[in-house]
Amino acid sequence: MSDRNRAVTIADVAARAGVSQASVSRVLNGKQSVDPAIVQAVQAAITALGYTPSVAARSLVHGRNDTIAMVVPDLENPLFQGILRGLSRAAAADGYRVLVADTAEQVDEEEATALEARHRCDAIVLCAPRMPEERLQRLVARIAPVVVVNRPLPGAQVPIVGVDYARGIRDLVDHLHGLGHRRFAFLSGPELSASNAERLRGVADAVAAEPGITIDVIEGGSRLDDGYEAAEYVDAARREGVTAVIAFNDLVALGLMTRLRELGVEVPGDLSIAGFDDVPMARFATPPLTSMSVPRGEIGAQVWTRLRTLIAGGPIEHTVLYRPRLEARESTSRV
Amino acid sequence: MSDRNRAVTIADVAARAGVSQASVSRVLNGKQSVDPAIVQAVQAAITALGYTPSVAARSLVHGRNDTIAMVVPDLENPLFQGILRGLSRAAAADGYRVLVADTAEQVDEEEATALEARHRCDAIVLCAPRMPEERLQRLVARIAPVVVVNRPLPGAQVPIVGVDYARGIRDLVDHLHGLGHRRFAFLSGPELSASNAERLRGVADAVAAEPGITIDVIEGGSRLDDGYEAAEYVDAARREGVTAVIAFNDLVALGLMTRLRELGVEVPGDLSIAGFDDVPMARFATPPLTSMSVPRGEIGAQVWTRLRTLIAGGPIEHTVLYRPRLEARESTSRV
DNA sequence: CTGTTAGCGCGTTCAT
DNA sequence: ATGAACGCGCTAACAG
Repeated sequence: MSDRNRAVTIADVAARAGVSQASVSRVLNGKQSVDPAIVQAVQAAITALGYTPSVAARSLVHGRNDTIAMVVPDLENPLFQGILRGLSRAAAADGYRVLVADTAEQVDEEEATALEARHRCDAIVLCAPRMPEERLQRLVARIAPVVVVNRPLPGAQVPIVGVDYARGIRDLVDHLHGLGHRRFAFLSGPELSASNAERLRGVADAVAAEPGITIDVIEGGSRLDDGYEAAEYVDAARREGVTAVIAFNDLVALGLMTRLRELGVEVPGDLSIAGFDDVPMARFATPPLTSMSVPRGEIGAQVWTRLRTLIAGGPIEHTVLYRPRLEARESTSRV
Repeated sequence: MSDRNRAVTIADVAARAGVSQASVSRVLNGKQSVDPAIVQAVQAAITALGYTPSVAARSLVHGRNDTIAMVVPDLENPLFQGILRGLSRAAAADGYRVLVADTAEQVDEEEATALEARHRCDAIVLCAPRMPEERLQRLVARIAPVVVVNRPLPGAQVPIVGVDYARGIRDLVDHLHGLGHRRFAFLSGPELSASNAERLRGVADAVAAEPGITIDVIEGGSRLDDGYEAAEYVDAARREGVTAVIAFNDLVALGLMTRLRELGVEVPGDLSIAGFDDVPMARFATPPLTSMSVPRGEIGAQVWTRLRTLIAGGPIEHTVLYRPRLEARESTSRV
């Protein structure tokens, strides 16, 4: 790091300004008060020499980096992308940088990756939707300060920022119920994913709360292809009376709609479809896709707020879950 | 960084193993030859104490970080996301981490951001599609080792990895020409974007090479909305005889198709439409969108290869441009 | 208010 | 083959 050619150090500045390194350091950090004349001389020397403090040396002395790491299973996921973006910008505003640690879906390497990242950075943002609770529990204890994203962790000593998927699903079901739907299908996501489990909880809650409804669960996935490939099963369910489908997310819903169109199933005429996440494309689908909007960027910013508190030695703040907002569009209609 | 509680240092290991710090260091780095007995003792002490070398101290001594930074104008862009992903994985395989520096579209801050990033990292991957050539030229010289992504820089002393947009556009025009189209419209991207300029060059080349064709340029943008909003202009062009539209990228094309459908314009019946980038959604559009595929992940990996060479003191390798591959789908048809 | 001194944790001579 | 000592660049504690 630093410059190619021999770096100019604080000693050079001190020499040129005719003062001690300590004085230079003081001017640099604005600690204590320094004689205006010295400040002048030092600043002159600094600009003359083009001096920049060594990050490494500072890190060694302070035991911190002003860098945090975001550990993520797949950078391709729009949710994580949005969070990373919001996090990166919020942290930057406080002078912190963000390192990305993509574990490439290797659940077994998440711990090692997180530990390694923690060793290089001051704190961790952990996205590990598939890690078993116990392992996560232990890991979190080892890498604190840390904020966990988008998954519950009962009794954990760690701030959690996420989305209230259960609530979102319930709100969505309510919406569809209001449109007259009674028989639903839920196209589920990755089996071990925590957010999928939360959605399923929402499904169960909805069924319990609204006696007149049924919700079939059909295996789906998280990507466009998964929705596309599930279409036949969905169509079969439709023939058996299902009138509305809730997909794990928008990508799945969009893939599903594509295949249904090929199969000649009209949306929403023959079947209402809703997604989750409200990705930009949802508005532009044909028909525009009803979805539950999730504030990705804001989640990232909120994660930073929590982490900053922790870094500053503050308390573990309460879990915060964002309630998804219904974006009712034309893919769902009165039955 | 490092652990919350007082870190265990190399001195602790040395003490417990009953040897000198130097020996521990040797064992750690596998330099020179060490007495097998000592190796044993040291390794035992290391695992017993759970010792991990301090990244900061190493950085200070070596003058490097094993970290590179990717400076990017907007993390929302699918192209940069894909490159980041490929880069991150390739670099990780060599023990390097990637820091993201999102400049949030602030062209004026790109230089400062890049310099700051370079100060913290061993090298830079620079995505600055809108920075004027001269400024980029100077910047590149100051932050080397650096690889520039996705834009030309004539005579620059820097490796460049990118996409041959001009060639891609030409191939696309050829394809459409083969389908019988003669009058085209190009929905252009961000005015100052280098890749847009390259595409325009492709447009000009195509017109020069194929005497019988015309290509109108219509102002567009880079996002779904931009395509949506340009639809009226596109439709007007259609009424004047344009039969095929090439959009700056797939997002624009998809937004355009959505609005055209609302306007009652049939694709490809009334108008053929093609995009660029081949985002996942392209295949799932209605009709499936013809596009030019770009190997995002591979570009990221290639960037790392170039950068690794540079870091190792190697030469500035030649520019490499990927030729987009035509993915002909149903949104374009014989006229 | 300022300079001197002593580490931060590690790699690396230089003797032994 | 091994250990002692120094230095990487900087900040914090202590005198003056």
